[in-house]
Amino acid sequence: MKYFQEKGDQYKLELLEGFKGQSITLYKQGAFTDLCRGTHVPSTGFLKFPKLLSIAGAYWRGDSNRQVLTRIYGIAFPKKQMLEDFIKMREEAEKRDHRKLGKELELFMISQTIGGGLPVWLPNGTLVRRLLEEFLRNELIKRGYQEVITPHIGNLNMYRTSGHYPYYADGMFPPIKFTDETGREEEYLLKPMNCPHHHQVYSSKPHSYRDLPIRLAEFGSVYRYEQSGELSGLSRVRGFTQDDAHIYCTHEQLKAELVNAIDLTQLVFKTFGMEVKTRLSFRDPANKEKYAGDDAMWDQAEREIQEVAEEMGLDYFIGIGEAAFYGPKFDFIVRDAIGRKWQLGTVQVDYVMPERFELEYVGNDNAKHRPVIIHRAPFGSMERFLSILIEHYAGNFPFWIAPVQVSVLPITDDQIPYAQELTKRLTDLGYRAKLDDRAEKVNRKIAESEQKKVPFALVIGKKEVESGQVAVREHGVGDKGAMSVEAVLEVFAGLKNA
RNA sequence: GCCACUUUAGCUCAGCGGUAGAGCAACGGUUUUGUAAACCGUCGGUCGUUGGUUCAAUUCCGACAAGUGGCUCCA
Repeated sequence: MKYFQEKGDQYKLELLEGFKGQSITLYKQGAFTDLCRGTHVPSTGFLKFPKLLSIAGAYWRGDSNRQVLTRIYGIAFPKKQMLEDFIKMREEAEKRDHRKLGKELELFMISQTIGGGLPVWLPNGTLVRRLLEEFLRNELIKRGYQEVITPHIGNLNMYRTSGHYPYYADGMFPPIKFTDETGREEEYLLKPMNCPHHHQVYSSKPHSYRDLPIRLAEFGSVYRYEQSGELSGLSRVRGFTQDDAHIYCTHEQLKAELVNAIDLTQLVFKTFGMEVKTRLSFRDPANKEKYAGDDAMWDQAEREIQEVAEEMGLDYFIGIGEAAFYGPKFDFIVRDAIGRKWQLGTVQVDYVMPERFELEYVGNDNAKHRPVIIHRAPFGSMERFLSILIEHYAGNFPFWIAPVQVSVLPITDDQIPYAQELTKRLTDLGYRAKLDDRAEKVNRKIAESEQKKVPFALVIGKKEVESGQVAVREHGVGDKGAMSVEAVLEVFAGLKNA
């Protein structure tokens, strides 16, 4: 301790205060001696090929009320080739950045005139989104969900009842206050989540145990005031749409419903081939004031979640302090192109809101009972899901969700009528085909089709018109030669659904 | 919100104490073309905003805004 006093290192001294009575380790490198739990490399000589990556401010001991230290990030490899590979990998990752590809492929935009963190879905992005919604909606129908639509604002008192307002006022846009024509003051909140609205749907009529489970789904747009420094492309925004649903069930049904909800989430990740980590998000018992509900409720809910995880054979880890204030949850976490982790899907158990909103059902004992609520969103947010999807595919969307699926490219004006006829035929069959009838060289048309990452280009020249064929070029593969139109349609039919 | 950096044409980017330049795109022509970008011409910018220093600021300094990388937060 004396050593660090002489050095005037207040930070290490503070750490030492906390370590009183414990053994500590010091590492030495030349004239530099560091207090660290370890492990350090024995000597900087082991760092053969270093590169400094970035510099950033970081709060001392992770506390935003304390001073900011400058943190320098760097990496070192034992071999030069490994460093070069690493740099190359990073460059490749940057090419996948959804903000870059989102612009190039005209999927979305963010306009400062509209507002930061408020993404606009351009026609191409909207197409992808609608296809994702359609995919999920089909599953919801199979799984007994009912869709609802609720307003974008709600009375502030509803959020006082739910407890969201006291907990998250900082993370919401400030209330809309006004006095109506009778002189009564009202306060509304731009909705930061859909839950309380759905609870109102549930309690709009009495329920029998025979009705349960009731599964209410909505692609619900919500607005949250994220800190300005947190905004990032489509990953972290102030306005987004959750593929939300709330399942109201009896306690006996809880586990089966959790399994169903997790199964749906896994279907989503499997469909898109995404690698996902499952986190069981539990409360931090040392911080009980951050959570609603009593110990017995939390212990039970966490136990149930873990049992389901075990029974389903999920490969999971536990995140202490990651729970919602009303209950523990399963969170499904994926990485973006540069390795940052984002939560996409979530499945949450909630015993608190049924109490707060006095939700009821009549059991077979003719007595009133509280249902349990499962909150779940397999995509999480459509915006964030798209950001991951773009980076996952590097913009090369599979056929079924590609905004444009087929480019039809006549070589000269003579082939335009044939090309128009083919385009119409494809469009009539429900394919998203685009005719490029400009007076450009076919090389140019192909280049642009490839840059837009259109899965197929159908080149039509004199030969194809004469033989009633098309020359097929597959994105990322190349020229596949001439095929009959029928054969092409067969290929497309095979790719139509997922 | 905090720390650092960045902000020049629709896009990607040069440049600089003496009021700006390229490629692509757009537009007008010419070209009718066989698997990744034909040719010629035209248009296009109060150099993020706002103060200051200076004879003179897009350039230097400050503030603000937005973006980027982190931190904190994330129902």
